[in-house]
Amino acid sequence: MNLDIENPMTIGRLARHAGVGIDTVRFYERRGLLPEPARTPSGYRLYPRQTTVRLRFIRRAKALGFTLDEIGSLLELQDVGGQKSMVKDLTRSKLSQIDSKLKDLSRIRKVLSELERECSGSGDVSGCPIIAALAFGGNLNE
Amino acid sequence: MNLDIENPMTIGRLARHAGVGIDTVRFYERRGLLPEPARTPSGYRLYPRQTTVRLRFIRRAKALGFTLDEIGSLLELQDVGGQKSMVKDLTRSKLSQIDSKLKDLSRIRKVLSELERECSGSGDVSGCPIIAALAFGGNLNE
DNA sequence: CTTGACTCTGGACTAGAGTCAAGGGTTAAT
DNA sequence: ATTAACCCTTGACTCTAGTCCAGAGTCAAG
Repeated sequence: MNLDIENPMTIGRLARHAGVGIDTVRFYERRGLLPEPARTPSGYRLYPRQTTVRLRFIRRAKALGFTLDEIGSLLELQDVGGQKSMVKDLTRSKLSQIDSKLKDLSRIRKVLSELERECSGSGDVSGCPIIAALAFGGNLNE
Repeated sequence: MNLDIENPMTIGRLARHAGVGIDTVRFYERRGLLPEPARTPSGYRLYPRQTTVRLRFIRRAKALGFTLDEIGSLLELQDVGGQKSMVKDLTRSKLSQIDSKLKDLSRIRKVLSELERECSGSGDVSGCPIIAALAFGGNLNE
């Protein structure tokens, strides 16, 4: 155990293991998502194995739509042992953002697919219902 | 008729009428979405009334998710009398972008709402299923 | 001992759609 | 004649999440 200390990785290996770019790792460090790692005498960063877990955490959170700032909060809650309620609140607010995006997109989809259906697709653009809708408004409720 | 020529507007009035910012109008001009307008002897831009229609076109197209580049194409099709098929194609590709976004968001929504449901929301963060899912993967299929 | 792969820093650049500021000229009303 | 409200240009800045580069130092293998 404690491979962390006995088996540290340089930044390139870490990045490969976690599936991110080297620059991304350094960027996350600057952003405060990763703690400043130990260094070799010559200045190379040395990461404990644990760090891949943290990087994957970030990747997964990003895949769920959290911004890096939000991920920073989640990580901090994890690090300092925050309250579950904080995590849940963040999740709820992300859910409601997603719901509102879903609503927007569905509305747009409806309008657009209706217009698409109405457009014959042949002949020149005069009388094209899509162009007409854009030019003169109407059914697209903004 | 031909109020266009008889009753031109300065940029501020145009912007107010169309519901956009002055800088936005100039920005659209640079982007080629608006033709370069006539000028007064002192250099003020003078817009035909028609331009508000064009600006609203842009606003509506943006509201439907078209990028400025795409809007540029739509406007050009309108201007030079392109083919309906081109407009329809653009609309279809936008629709499929929207569909794929909807799919992504729905998947995310499912994962997130499940996690949210599973989290008791009380006590400290240890054992929080949301944090656990992020840290150790599992049900979130990337 | 040299070569190639790796790492370091600092800073610049990307996309997208604007927004703002500086420093000046113009117009309309008082 | 002055003031307020316009307008002009150029260029820089915003946000997000990186990505890329130059120039230099380091490490391991042959």
